[in-house]
Amino acid sequence: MSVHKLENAERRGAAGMGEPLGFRPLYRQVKAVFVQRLLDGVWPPGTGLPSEGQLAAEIGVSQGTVRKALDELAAENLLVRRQGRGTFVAEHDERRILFQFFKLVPDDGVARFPDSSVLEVATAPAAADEQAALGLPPGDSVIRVRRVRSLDGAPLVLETVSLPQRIFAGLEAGPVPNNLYGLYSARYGVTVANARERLKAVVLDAEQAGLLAVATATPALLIDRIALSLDGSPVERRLSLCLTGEAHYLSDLR
Amino acid sequence: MSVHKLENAERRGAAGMGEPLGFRPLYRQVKAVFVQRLLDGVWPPGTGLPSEGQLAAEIGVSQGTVRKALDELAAENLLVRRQGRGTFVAEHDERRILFQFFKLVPDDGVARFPDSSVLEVATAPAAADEQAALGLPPGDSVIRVRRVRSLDGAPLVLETVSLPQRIFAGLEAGPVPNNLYGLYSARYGVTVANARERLKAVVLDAEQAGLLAVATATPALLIDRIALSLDGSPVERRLSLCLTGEAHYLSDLR
DNA sequence: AAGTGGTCTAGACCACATT
DNA sequence: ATGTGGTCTAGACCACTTG
Repeated sequence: MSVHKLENAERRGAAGMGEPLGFRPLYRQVKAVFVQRLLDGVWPPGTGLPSEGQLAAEIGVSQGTVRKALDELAAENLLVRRQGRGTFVAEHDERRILFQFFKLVPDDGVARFPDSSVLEVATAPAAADEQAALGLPPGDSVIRVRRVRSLDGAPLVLETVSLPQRIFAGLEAGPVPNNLYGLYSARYGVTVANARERLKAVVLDAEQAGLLAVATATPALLIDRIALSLDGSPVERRLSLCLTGEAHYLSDLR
Repeated sequence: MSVHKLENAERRGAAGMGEPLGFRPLYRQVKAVFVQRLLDGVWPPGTGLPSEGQLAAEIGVSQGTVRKALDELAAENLLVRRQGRGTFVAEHDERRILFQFFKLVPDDGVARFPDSSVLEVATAPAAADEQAALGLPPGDSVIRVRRVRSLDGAPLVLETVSLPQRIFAGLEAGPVPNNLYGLYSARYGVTVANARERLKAVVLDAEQAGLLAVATATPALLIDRIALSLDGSPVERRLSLCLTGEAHYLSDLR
């Protein structure tokens, strides 16, 4: 059962052969074991993990090695560690989304979770750009959600979400909650781990401007987001048109 | 000389008094010592640091504690660690800037360092927004550099850099290199450690459009960057108007 | 061969939260 | 008082680079 034995074998083999890049440290293999448990739903969001000592004994490595694996997962926002309490699986609550995924901030205030008003939910064959973004085979369908998100009643973002129907079958039937990532997690067991955003400046056409209650040709920030699952596969494509008259996109370069 | 003694004293004092948040781990104090050496120019960019063992012996802590301090500094891109070679002070070469500070990438390619054509260098009293951004006292002056940056001969960014004259005195006299952060470091001993960018979508006025060789009212990405020094104080304000017709701003959400 | 950072272990003790 | 994560130490060994 212990990963330890596998590891030592792996290491000895690599050392004997001298393959230049065939080395994976023990704590990364332990980390992979933990990621697999997250993927398999063994530790669903909100769960408290066993203590470091228990995990170390179970797997057959030292507590320090378990610690290093858990530390990396916490750095990736997949786990939350709290001194004195324990280690927990991160949830997609509003706090986390605001911190990790929502970069649009009012100029004068602090980030808040916007309201959502759904315009349309539909299923259709994936367009070329959706196929490419989501890595779909030709012919696959997507579920599209179009909605306007507002802050204090003022429209701020016009959003089009594209989802692989293969993964999210049935989503188009029910109501669409404000917090989509929470739904992916709770109903489909899909954890959004990180995302890549591409930003451009555009001007709104008549229809878009109408939905956002501004003049045609108003400039807007176009965000093309691809959200990636725990295993690195794309699970959502989201196009957002954001009004930046009284808000901005915040990017911290470290 | 050893920090160790100071530390233990600090720890005992805190334990005795029971101040709730008065605890600073040893490795953070060691880290602060290293940051101070970077600030003081004891270890200029490119320098190779003494080995972990030497540093541990000098300061009077264990090698593991030194290691944890160095690891944090490497994670902040202030140091570069290379197995078998040593630990080095990070330099502001084009590779680092491209990786850490330059987020505008061509839609079809990979990020490249753009050419630069200076329009104007001038000194003037700081405007209200510059005062606020740079934390300047009223009456202080700034040096302004205005330039167009191009990729393959095509204008891409119209940039206005504002610098505290107090820090960068004399900069307006000499030539302005393409890589400004390298100049700050080499000539003024100022290390840009990180930055905060605020993005908005705007449309270009006639003058801006002319300088970028596009039509008036073309949409552009406005980036308002404040660059922070090692000690967290603002040292540069940079406004960039970016054409996003064939390029985009890349933001990775992790 | 020697020197560097990287990994792994084992054990002691500290800070924090809960019971 | 107990259990958790967080820090610190000491030592062994591994992987990588350079002479």
